[in-house]
Amino acid sequence: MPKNEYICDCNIVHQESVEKARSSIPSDEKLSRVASFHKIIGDATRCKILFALQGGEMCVCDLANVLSMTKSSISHQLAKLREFGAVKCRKEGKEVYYSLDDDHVSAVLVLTLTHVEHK
Amino acid sequence: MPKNEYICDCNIVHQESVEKARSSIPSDEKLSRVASFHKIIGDATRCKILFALQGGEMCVCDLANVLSMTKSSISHQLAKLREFGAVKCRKEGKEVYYSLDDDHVSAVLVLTLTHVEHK
DNA sequence: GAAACAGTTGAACAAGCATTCAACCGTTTT
DNA sequence: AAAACGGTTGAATGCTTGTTCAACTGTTTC
Repeated sequence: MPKNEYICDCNIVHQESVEKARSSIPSDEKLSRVASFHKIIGDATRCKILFALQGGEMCVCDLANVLSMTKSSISHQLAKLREFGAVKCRKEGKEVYYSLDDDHVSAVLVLTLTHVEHK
Repeated sequence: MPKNEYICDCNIVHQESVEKARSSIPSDEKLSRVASFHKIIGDATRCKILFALQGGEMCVCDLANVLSMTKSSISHQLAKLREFGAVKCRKEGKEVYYSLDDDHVSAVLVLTLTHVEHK
């Protein structure tokens, strides 16, 4: 019976599949970045913002109107999207214009939409 | 000045971009499904499970060993993945074998991984 | 310069969620 | 039949997180 050097509450049933899985799983750091990528899209409000911005840059007030939400709420989510690198912003007078920064995010978003539509 | 029939705490700045955005944003139902899709992947534990299952079906104990977690914790996450349709399961004696059910999920997962690696 | 407006920020609150714990079910083994 | 094992389940716990609220900054306008 193989020694189990990992913390869990049961024995290994199939040694080979465990070893195979262990070697094929990405490093914790890569895995965490993959999860973060999807986490940032995994919210209806942020999804909506990203779809809205695909038509071009928008200011916070316009986004608030489109989403029927407060400026504050939108601003908080935009900060998260910016921190992640999904959007960038540009100041002009009183307004701040946000636009998409990560092509990959919006590409995956569109891909998922078409998948959802054909089901 | 355009009437603002939506609930928010500010005026519309650019009427055209607001209308454009409104018409291009998917329906709430589609949007919620897109968000849900990413939400289910947007967790390190579930990500790890899905990557592990790409090598083939695995039972709960083996998954618990690979992830160094308890059976219970893994089982809870598997239930969510199953509810979403990402994995399916098969009973054989005492063991329950889980495997990937949604090709699109794992395809997007691999796509995201390669994106994360080339950065 | 004061009022009005666009936007940000931090604290507070509530809702959601991942893990733990203990009890439980079904199957196999002895 | 009882013990052992794989797995599930529900309640409880604590952490995370989205929204609200109020106060604030900076810019424009009157």
